[in-house]
Amino acid sequence: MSATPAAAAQAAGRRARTKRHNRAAILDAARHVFAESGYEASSIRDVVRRTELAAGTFYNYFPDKESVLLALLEDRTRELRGRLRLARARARDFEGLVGDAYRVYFGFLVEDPAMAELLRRNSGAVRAVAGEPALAGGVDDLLGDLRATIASGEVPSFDAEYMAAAMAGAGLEIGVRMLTRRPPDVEGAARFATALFLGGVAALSRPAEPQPAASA
Amino acid sequence: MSATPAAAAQAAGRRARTKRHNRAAILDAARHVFAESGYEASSIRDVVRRTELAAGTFYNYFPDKESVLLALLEDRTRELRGRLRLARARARDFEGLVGDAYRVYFGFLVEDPAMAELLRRNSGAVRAVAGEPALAGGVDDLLGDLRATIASGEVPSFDAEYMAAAMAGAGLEIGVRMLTRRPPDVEGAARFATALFLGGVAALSRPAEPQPAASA
DNA sequence: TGCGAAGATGACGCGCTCGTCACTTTTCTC
DNA sequence: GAGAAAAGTGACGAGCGCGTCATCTTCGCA
Repeated sequence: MSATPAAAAQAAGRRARTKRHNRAAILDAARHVFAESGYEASSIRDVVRRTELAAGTFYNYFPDKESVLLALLEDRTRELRGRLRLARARARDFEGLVGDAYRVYFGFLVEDPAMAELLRRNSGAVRAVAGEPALAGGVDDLLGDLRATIASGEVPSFDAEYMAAAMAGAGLEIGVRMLTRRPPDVEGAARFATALFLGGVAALSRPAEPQPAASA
Repeated sequence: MSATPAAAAQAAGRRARTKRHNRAAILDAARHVFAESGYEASSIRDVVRRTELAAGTFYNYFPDKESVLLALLEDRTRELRGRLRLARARARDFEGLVGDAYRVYFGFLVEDPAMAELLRRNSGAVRAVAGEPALAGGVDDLLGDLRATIASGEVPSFDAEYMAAAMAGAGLEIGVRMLTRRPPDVEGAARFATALFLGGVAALSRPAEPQPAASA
């Protein structure tokens, strides 16, 4: 009975299975520890202690703490970026693009609050380790979309870099506030952010009023 | 000649003068160390080493590392909040309010890039130590202003908490991008942010969709 | 069933920071 | 100028995390 194909397939490579399991256990422990105590304040030992493993075993999987954070971000943001890509492909216009992106992003935060907390608490470390892109899970993609949208003529020109920064920064903060509300209202937060930035884009394209004071 | 009133006043209390000087030296060193290496990764020793002082002397001025960060934030944000208050009092309408606030804020970042870097790198630690308010130097004031403006009827209702979060988050990120440009264009960044949010407010008040009711 | 290899274990030595404290130097007061 | 108080100094012991490594356990395979 130990030889059914399914059991064989699952058991196949007990070594490999344990390896996968241990790696996942370390990542899971790290996610919670980093979220609770902060990345910098957490030691490798803190992570290992949340695990059935011994200290030395950690080094069979990761060379240092930074690698764990990096792997964590890669694992978790791969799906987020995938979903964002999907939403982007589906969007028919700029409004749909922005709205779906925020919906996906806020939904992701609600699904994995530990990850959200980790991002919030350790945005500095995340930036340092992964560079800007990973922070909100695809700010660079966003910037590309904005530039493409401008180039297509659907929307008049504006400073795409500032806009991407504003959308990412506002998204992060709005997301934090959203998570404190019971229940977290993904749709409401997404609508708020979308209306805000669509209106903002419209206003920025309406150059109109020369500013009074200033240098001129 | 050692007895002119000015000289006397300045020299008066050599003890007190050294005390002020040492405290300032510690704070200045901490500002740079925290900005360069990150708050969590920096040790008290790292700060002291940037100083002419001995390790033990530190404890005559601050009980621990956290107190230094707190004092640093208080010292530096006192003036920022003062300036923001001034701008707020001067502003005749909502547009002026938002615009001046961003001008003051971005100007502050340009004046003290080390502080800006510190805020950027250690926003998590700053939040933990000082709570939300100090992050952008008065987000709570901003929230109060938004609520007051809504109450005055100058602007239709919107979710003030989300709006304050969005303005703060976007401001932080736009500020970061602004500092990377040569030369940093305070006025341009302020105009961008102002137009963005004025347009956003207008769009949010022009709701096709029902807004989630803000509870009073 | 038994052997060789992959992997797990946890104690060890090192380096670093912490907060303290006995001692020295500087400043204030009379 | 002398004595006292205040402030500065840096060495010290305790504690902790790091990465390693000799040893033991488990797995894979014949």
